[in-house]
Amino acid sequence: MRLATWNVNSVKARLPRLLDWLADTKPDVVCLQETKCPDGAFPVAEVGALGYAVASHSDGRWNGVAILSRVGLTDVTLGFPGEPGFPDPEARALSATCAGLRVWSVYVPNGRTLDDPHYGYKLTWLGALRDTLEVELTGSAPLVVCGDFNVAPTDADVWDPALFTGSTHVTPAERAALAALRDLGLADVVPTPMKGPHPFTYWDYRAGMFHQNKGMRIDLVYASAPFARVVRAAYVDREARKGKGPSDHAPIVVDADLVPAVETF
DNA sequence: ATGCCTTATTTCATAAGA
Repeated sequence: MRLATWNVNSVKARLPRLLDWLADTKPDVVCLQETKCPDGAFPVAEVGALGYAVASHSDGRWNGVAILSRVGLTDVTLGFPGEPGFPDPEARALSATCAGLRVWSVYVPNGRTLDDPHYGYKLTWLGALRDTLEVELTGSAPLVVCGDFNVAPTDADVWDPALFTGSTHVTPAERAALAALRDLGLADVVPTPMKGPHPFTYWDYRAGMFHQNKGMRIDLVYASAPFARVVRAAYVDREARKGKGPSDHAPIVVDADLVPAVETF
């Protein structure tokens, strides 16, 4: 199975690139974040023409998550029980079963600044996600949580740790929230960078950050043991960050020796 | 060269991103 996750920063604005990328990369399952796509406007027919079924969860202007699959897409759940809101729940989590794998696509709140209520929301949201995953992980099915976590797990995951002092994405509390997910038995599937020493997945659009490789690793793949043990390789597709009209995030592609339990189509 | 911000909408300005 080839699994991928990508914060596309608007599925509408990215559609031509997304379709080309799907045709070239041929993932079986794709988790998307920041689809920014109002209900009913998701390009279902366009990705369907490439063989993908779609589950999407949107709230209009911002946020939005989706899962594309060409190996089955069942038991779709929007959000999760007890999901915090700001003030109302947003479209930040979506789960489905694809070829026997329980797949989560998540877009963790940004947090904005340490003194902003959004930061507390971010921590509460991650805690609530942990509680829901704890319940799901009592099952025996392999599980993977993919998405834009908006947290750099270590100082090596930001291009200049000193510049992030006093900022979100790197605080002990945010990193502890990630550790609490790993403590459930989820393994961080660290992708190969393809270029340079750091597997960054995000580079700001401004000031030529990508071209100087001043990035962050904030998109993550957290795999339960039954999935982690069959992962063969993972890489950051930084080619997708190049050229005209890219997302500010690059996809992560994971290849695993997971035999689909259902027919492919 | 990969090349110096982009997206959405209550659009010609603002909010959000991280």
